[in-house]
Amino acid sequence: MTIKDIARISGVAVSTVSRVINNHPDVSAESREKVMAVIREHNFIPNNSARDLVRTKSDAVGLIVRGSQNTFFVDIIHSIESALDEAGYTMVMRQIGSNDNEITCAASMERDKRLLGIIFLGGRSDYSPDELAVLSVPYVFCTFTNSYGTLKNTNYSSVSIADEAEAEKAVNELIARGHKQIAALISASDDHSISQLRYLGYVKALKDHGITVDDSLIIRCGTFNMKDAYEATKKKLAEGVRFTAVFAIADNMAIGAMRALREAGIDVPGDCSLISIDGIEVSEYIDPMLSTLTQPMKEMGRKSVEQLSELIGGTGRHSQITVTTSLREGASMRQI
Amino acid sequence: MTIKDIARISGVAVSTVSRVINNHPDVSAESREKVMAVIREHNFIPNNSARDLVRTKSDAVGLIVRGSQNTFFVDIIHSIESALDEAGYTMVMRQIGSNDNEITCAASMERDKRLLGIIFLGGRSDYSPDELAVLSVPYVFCTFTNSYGTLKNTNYSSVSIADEAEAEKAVNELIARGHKQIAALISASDDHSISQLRYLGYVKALKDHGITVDDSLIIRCGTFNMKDAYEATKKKLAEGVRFTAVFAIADNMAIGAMRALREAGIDVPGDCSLISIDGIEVSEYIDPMLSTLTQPMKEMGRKSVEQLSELIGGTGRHSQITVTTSLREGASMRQI
DNA sequence: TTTGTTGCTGGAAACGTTTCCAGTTTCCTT
DNA sequence: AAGGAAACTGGAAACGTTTCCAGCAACAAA
Repeated sequence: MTIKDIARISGVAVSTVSRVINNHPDVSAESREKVMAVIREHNFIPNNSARDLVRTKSDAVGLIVRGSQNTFFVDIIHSIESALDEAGYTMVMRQIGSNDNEITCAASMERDKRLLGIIFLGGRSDYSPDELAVLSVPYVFCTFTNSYGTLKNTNYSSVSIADEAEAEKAVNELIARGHKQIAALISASDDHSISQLRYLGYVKALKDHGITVDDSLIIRCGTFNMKDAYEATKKKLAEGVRFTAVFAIADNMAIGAMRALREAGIDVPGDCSLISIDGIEVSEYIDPMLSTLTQPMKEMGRKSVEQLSELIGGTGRHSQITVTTSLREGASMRQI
Repeated sequence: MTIKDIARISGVAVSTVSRVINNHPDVSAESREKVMAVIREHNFIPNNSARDLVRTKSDAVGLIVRGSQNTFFVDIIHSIESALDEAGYTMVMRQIGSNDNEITCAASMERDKRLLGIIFLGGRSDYSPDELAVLSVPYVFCTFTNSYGTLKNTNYSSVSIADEAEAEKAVNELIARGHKQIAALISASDDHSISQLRYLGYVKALKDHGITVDDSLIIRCGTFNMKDAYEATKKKLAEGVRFTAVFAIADNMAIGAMRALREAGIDVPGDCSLISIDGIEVSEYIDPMLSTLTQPMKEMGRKSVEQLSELIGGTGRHSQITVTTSLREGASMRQI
């Protein structure tokens, strides 16, 4: 069943059928009606490959996810997917491991699948303009903002929180509760990553309150995984380092740290307060309930698609959209 | 840059280039060499739309996920995705809400995206042959097995655990610890679903040990969400119902229940033991660590793809693959 | 020598759309 | 009444592949 069959059956030309399908204005109500009826009757669906071929593009948008095992991304992926679907795009998702390069992956997908655009979810955030130049379709960074060249280059789009400021906000909550020995649980990074920015927020909060930054209080782990955070915290505690509070840059990591603290006989929040950033579902169900700065995940996904859609359409300019968190008070910090 | 350009530059015919690209045997080593060099030099990638068009098929496999917010699926999705990628397929994922019909969704994707096959992840498990007949490409059920007509019809493929037997195994663990008032936390279902099968396993375990099944000990909630499980358990407790153990059909639900128990002042495992099925990462980090029957998620994803791949290739027959869980002892059950 | 086989090659028709262009009708303006 | 714009329509070329078919050379078997 092709467009030709539809044309034959409804007694019009192929081009007219095409116009009906694509909602072109230049077709009489009568023809439109007639064709639509036939289309419905045979529930005809146009062949996408042929459309893509002649339009020299597809309706596919790539979603490149780094570290989707982090449940923080699950909600975002979901909202991106439904937003794309609503806008008539097809989502092609690719998860990449720590050894892969997302730009290379994106570039190959872009050509291979003839992508219209790309959304990067949870990426490296230190892409140089040269690196990005290999991409010829619009892209949007979601959950992070590119900070190559210390933010001077703003020729890209993103949706994220203000990492440094939000981290500062979190640490200020701890300081407000009288904490001075505050550990920071961050993921290893020599680049300008989310981790680095949140670390800077941590440093800023301490400095602003006259607390000296003690490098031994920095707990570094390889990834955002619970396991890594657990092990790094455990190791730090085994070294005899002590603190009265922990700021974790992600809920996932906070949950890992909590287990390490528990196993070391350190009570949360009795002996040690804990705060983090993200607001994943499970953080509301564990004991003690995690105090966290929740990110508006649905909104972030939706806005990423909106932005990408505008870039694809040619309308709209690059912009770095910043969304804000809200503090969800759990019970992992001691009372003021 | 098209196949024609490559042909022109390397001084051969278009068809020869095509044969080189597709590894056809009928091409001399010399020509092959020459063409490959040109392809590499211009790093040419064939246009997928055109290939799909002429071959009247694509390389896309659909993944239809019901309830991906359940983190149990995250690992499976990941393994499905990498397995598909390795096998040269493109994954097109669609998440559906509780009001959508996955078959309808699959059918429209199948035609729209020209899918080669479909993997259903976490579905309804009571599809009738008539319903399934609208699909014209092979499909595999992952994490569940179709139980329409009480398992008589085996004309489909699946990868799952033996729900009833595994549930029985879980409940037996509780019985072995001397529990008699055992609640079951299941999701609402009037169909032959995972929930129903696991419920039957629960019933069987009780009956086999001479324990009467008390319907008031069944906690029903709408979905597999933590929130629903939390609220359903809370409600049950508020009604004054008491029990010394809970069997939850999913980790997610167990975590929700744990919070309800905690808030009611019921200690786990002191006053109430808890066991569930799944083995999601976070269940290992909460306090008390959840005792659970872990499903081999990586394996399940990989096997689903393997199976689908064989069905697509025309080799291999339908089969219902059953994988087994292993007990991960946490601390949510009292000691023997 | 003929005949057949094998190995390779090029030409060209398809695949199912979109879109440009030219044409026809209708209807409005002068 | 003539002219032209506007509304609609059909024909056909194009998109970039794959694949069928025919052809050619070389070489073996009769």
